[in-house]
Parts: sequence; structure tokens; C-alpha cells
Amino acid sequence: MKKSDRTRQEILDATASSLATVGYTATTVKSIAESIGMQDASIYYHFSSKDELVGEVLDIGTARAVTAVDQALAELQGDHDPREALRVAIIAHAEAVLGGGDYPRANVRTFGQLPSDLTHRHRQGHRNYGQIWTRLIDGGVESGALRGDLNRSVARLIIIGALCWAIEWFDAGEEVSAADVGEHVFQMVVNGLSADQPHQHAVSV
Amino acid sequence: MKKSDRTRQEILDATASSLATVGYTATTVKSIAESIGMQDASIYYHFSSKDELVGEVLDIGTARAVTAVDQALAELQGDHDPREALRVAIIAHAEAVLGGGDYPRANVRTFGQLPSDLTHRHRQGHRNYGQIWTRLIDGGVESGALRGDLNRSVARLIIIGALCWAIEWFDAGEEVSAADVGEHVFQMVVNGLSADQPHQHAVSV
DNA sequence: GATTAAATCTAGTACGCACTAGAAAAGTCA
DNA sequence: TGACTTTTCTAGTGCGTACTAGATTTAATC
Repeated sequence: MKKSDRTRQEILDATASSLATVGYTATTVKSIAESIGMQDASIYYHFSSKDELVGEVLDIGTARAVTAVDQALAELQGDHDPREALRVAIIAHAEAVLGGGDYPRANVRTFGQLPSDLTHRHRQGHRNYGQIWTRLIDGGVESGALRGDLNRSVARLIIIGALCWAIEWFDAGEEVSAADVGEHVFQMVVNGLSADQPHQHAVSV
Repeated sequence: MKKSDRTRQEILDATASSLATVGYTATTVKSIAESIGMQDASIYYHFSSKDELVGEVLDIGTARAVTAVDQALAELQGDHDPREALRVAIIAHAEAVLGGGDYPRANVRTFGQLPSDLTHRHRQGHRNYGQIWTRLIDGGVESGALRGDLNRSVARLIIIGALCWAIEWFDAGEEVSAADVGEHVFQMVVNGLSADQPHQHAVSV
């Protein structure tokens, strides 16, 4: 591996870490360079602009999140309740975004604070990610496992929203793990908080 | 009312509107001034800094959200299922943040992109707001209406998160209203998406 | 209508930002 | 070692930001 590739990777990692923790605006080219012991101008040998660099980090982030969920679903072999697929996907998302690396976290953390160029650039990636969930919900409704009287698109966005917003309060140091958060979202959104429900397995947290 | 008070209000309104639509960074003192036909320097006759102005807008926002939820709960007289209280609160929050004015929207929209001074300044306000929900959930669990096997704090944050994230995708122009979003969050989080649940009233959207 | 106070404007400052040009250093391979 | 390429640094530019000082206009009061 060339030195250039190694440095490039180091820059990407530092940018992902900064985006995930302090957001887009507070992530300056100078601060990225400092965190890896470089001068800010040297960044521009590897990337033509801040937004190209940030865009690449976000691309990697969506790819990793999609892979995490796809992989978790692929491991679900044989016949299974569509609710179980939803559960597995929700927990995989939670682990990728909360417990996982900086890249998926950078994605969620900077959502809503990017310049419009970058927002547009990633619209397709978000659509692709949304389709995973659309398929899961559609499958559940059509098989009769999930209610059909709710707007599926709204339901999808509410699930994703509950998971994404968790980044604002989740603290990896506390006793609640990323998987715990996923389990809670699943329990609430699929089984419901109401006490007199079937299909409930006690959750220990 | 003095002229100074009217102008001051105009500045607050313009700031709330800007924060709610483009976020903290893109809200510049100059852009605020321009939107009401002033010079940027004139803003400083009424407010000592950008962050003091923004802080005041956010204070108003939390106050209005709290009032909206409190008022909706107060109208719930007589005996009622704790789930109904949760439903009323969720819908009131949705209407305040999605359908309501710019002030509560500014709060949610800028969450996570504020400088740390402002974040700290509003920590108490957020805590107070969280307590409304803590009471609702605790009441539900203790009366036996809600499950007791989930972490209540996590449950609270998931409900608020699902509602807050809706600001990222909700479009007031579409056929789904703010109250519809609230109703969906309630249906999912309390009754659950699963098909074979009691307590379900069909929702038409 | 003159006098005083309130409100706004003009014209700046200083600073941090993304980014550039060209020199210097470090790495590569005969 | 020496010639060449790749990478990094030094030193800057221009722009947008929040913010300030002092003159100027607008409003209120007698």
C-alpha cells in the first residue's frame, strides 16, 4: 500500500470521527489536519475540497449501515415471522449507528446540517436505505403479521427516526447497550408499550 | 407598546423562522436583519449577541411546547386510561413541533448543532420537558396500563425521538397532518405494529 | 416647533474559514 | 549516491462572520 493511500485513509478516519462527535460546522479542515499532525493545506493534496472529503465519509457511512442490516437479515435463514426480520434489522441498525464505527454515526449526526449540495448528493443513498425498511414492512403487512391500517411510509420514518434520534442521547458508557436500544425500539414499535399484549417476552435491562 | 418592543419581537420572529428552516449556522445576523429590512448592526441595539438572541428564541420554543402539552393534558378531565393521556400528549407535541409556529420547530431543528454554551443553557429546559413524559409513563406503568419490563427512561427518549426526528421528513403540504403523525406514533409505540393486538382502533390516513 | 431621547445607519475591525502557490522535505529506485 | 517523484510545509489570499464606534435619522415630549 502506498504512503498516499495510508494518509488518505487516516484523513478519512479523522474526518469521520470529528463529524460523528462535533458535527459538520465544527469540523474544520484545520482541526482534521491537527488531529493527525498535519498542516491543513496538506489535506488538499488528497482531497480537492472539504465537501468532497465529507461526501466520501458519508458515502462510506451509508454503505456500512446498509451492509450491516443486509448481513443481519441474510443470517436469518429458513422460515421466520416477518416481525423477527424487523427485529433483526432494527437491532443491526442500532448497533451500526450507536455502537459501531464513526462512519455511520457521522451520517446520522450531520443529518440536517449539511450544505444543500451534500444533501442532494446523498439523497439516493438514503432512498436505497429506506427501501430495505419498506420491503420489511410491506412483507409484514402482506403476510398478515403487521397491521395494515397505518400509513406504511409514516411507520417506516417513525422507526428510523426513533433509531436515529437515539444518537443524541445514547451514551456508550452507560449500562444500556446499543443492542438494548434496538430491542426497546422493536418492543415498543411492534409489540407496543400497552400492558395487555400477546407476543411479549420480558426484556431485562 | 413601544416601538422598541415591536422591533424586538420582529427580530425574534425572524430568527425563529430562520432557525426553523435553515438551522443555526445558516442563520446569520445579516440574514436576519435583511429579512426584516434592517442593517445587521441595528440588531445589536436590541440584543447583545447572536447567541443571546438565539437563546431567547429557544427559551420561547420550549415554553410553548411545554404549554401545548400541559394544556392538552389539562383538558383531559375525569377518569381516563393512562394510555389516553399519553396519546393526547403525543399528539399535542406533534402539533406543536410540526404544525405549530416557528419557535418550537427552531428548538428541535437546531438540536445538536448549537455551540456548547447554548446547549448547556437549555439543558434544564429539556429536563423539565422530559419530566412531563416521565410522569406519564410512570403513571401508566404503576396503574398497570403499560408494561413494566422496559427501561422507562429509554422508552421516554424513544417516543420523544420518534416525534422530534419527524421534523426532518414531515412536509406540511402533504396529506399527512401533524396530528396524523402523532396518532401514528401513539398507535405504534403503545398498541404496536403487530397485527393481533387488542385496543386497536383503525386509523384512516 | 424646539429639545431631548430612542432607534437605525454607515463604515469600519478582527478573526476564522476554505483554499492556493510555490518552496522544501521525504520517499523511491537506478 | 544521485536524479526524480511524491508528499508536506510555509506563507499567503479572499471572503463571510460576529461585532463595534460614532454619526445620523426618527420618534417622543414639552
